[in-house]
Amino acid sequence: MNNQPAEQPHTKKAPYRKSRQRTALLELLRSTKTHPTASWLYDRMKPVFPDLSPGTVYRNLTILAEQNLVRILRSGSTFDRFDAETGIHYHIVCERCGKVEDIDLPAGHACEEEAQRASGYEITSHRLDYFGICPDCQKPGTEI
Amino acid sequence: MNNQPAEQPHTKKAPYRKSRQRTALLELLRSTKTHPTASWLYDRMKPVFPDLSPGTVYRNLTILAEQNLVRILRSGSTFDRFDAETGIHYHIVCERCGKVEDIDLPAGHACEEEAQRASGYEITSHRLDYFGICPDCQKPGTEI
DNA sequence: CTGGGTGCAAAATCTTTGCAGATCC
DNA sequence: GGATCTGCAAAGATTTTGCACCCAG
Repeated sequence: MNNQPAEQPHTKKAPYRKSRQRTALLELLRSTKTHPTASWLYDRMKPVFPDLSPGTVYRNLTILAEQNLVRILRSGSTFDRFDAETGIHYHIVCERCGKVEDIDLPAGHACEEEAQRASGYEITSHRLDYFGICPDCQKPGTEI
Repeated sequence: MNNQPAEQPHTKKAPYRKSRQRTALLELLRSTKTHPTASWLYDRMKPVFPDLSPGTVYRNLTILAEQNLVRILRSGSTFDRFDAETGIHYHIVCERCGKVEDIDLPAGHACEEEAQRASGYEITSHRLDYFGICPDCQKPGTEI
């Protein structure tokens, strides 16, 4: 009668299996610093897995996020971007071309304490995004 | 032969007219601090404007955003939230119930200079979101 | 074997758009 | 009047899900 450890209070789900698709997806995501969209990932994987479906990409991105191997970004677009760098770091978004880059600024969890005091929340993370025009888009002749 | 001032270089579009719907929308948004979703706004306006359509809500939110009277937030959900407080301030998102609140922390544009130096971007704004569990959701018995 | 993973296709969500008519200036 | 705004409805874009088969452990 349910002698198993049932479920660790905080570990909702664990028995992830391995799959070539998910492995490839994570590798692909780790190989780039461009914070790709789901469809970019899909397009790049499709030649390798001709039968790949978008559903699989999304399901695996969700799983990787649950495993904290991937972070989901929503930086102003109507669609998601994904990041395999899960350490704390900040982003800068170009408002003209939509590019999302890492920004080289000191980042840490220190500020979360103050936020915790100010809000009463039990804070788990934070994120900081800058918005502006990237050097490429600043060049004349690049207007929309 | 096009003698008019044509278009001010940076003013894409101007001749906004007035409409009862848009006025009501902005008032509604200003009357709350909950950073509502489009559908929440729609539901609240529907009784007053029985023929209201979602398209009108979205079109007006877009226009208000162009006028800088409203800010569009995308804080972790797949859908947008809207904020009529356009001055700089930061948010805190409850990861359990999805609520988005303002957080009372010093905020300013000072840090943008450093980001500008670090990135080469021409920075226009930034945003800082904290994520955690709100006091309500911390209460026992509130688990999902 | 068994349950997670995949492909396929349909559905669900949220948002945008074309069009004809009402409205503001 | 003429352009903007609205309602309606259809289309878009992105993401999720049900189902049957496949594959890892």
